[in-house]
Amino acid sequence: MANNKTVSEKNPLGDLRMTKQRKVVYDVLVEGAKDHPTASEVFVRAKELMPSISLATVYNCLETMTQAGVVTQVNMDREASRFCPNLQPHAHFFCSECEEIFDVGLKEKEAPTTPWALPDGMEIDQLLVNMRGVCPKCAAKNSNN
Amino acid sequence: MANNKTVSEKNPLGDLRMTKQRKVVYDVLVEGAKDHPTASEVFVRAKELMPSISLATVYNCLETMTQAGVVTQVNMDREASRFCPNLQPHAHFFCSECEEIFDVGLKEKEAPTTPWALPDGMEIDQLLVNMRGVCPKCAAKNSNN
DNA sequence: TAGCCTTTTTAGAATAATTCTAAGAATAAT
DNA sequence: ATTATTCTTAGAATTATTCTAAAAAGGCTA
Repeated sequence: MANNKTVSEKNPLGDLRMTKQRKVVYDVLVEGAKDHPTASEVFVRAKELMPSISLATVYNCLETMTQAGVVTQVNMDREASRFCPNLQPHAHFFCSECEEIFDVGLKEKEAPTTPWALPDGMEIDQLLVNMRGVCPKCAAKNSNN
Repeated sequence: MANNKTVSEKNPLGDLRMTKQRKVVYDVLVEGAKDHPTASEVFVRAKELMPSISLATVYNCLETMTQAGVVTQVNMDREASRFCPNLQPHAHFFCSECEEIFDVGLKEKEAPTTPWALPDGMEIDQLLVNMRGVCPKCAAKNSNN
């Protein structure tokens, strides 16, 4: 893909306005970069920075940013969506014990579709990988007991 | 008293009863093996075979069978869960144009985790892959226009 | 077979995340 | 400045799913 230094270089939302509310929501996400909050959790944190913000706005902002490709929406089962500002291609791992979500990156030189037998002509726009299991920390804790 | 074959040999639900309702729900799924119906869609089809069946029962049956590992629950974004009786490891592909869901199998000798840089000690119990894009049929249709 | 216990089904109420609505506020365009 | 567009907001509405409590079905033992 060619160099696309456009408006997006200045404003990660491209044509969309970077409003105060959107900034707050984005800041909340970046701040807690590792912890994948739900919309309601974002709402609680955003209220600390801007008490007047509403839940609907948080939903709007998250949706806008997801569309704009600035944040990623993580859906595990049918639980509340979670959001993260990690733009690198990555999978999400949910630990069944500590119930935390971890990002898992790609190995060097690997494409996420590698193992899959894609039919000829199938065009992939998006690939979403959710894993579930026990994280290293919890696994270690278990074997110590 | 002692049966020479284990229950699970006869009954894919193991210890759980294969009730009339469960049979109907399972049959509906196997029949439409390729089309990944939602619970409501299963309900509509099940009613044709057993008019007295209730939606709650369909949900119960689907849950039971998912637990038993006889069917797979497919969650795309936050849309209604879909169900399929394909037990082979496979990914799900959603075509943004015809809005159908396709199963995508693994290449020979590939593991679904291959491309991912899993931290040492991380135990994977389940891996879920959802793709989104344009299916070969729709892609072909587009280039003909 | 009767009696008892557990599992399953059922209709309808309840829940919870998300989206919608409509009006007002903020920003941009003319 | 005026107008047009985009955003925000509170609260209502939606929707898939789960819960509840009672009735029915199925299995087990005597």
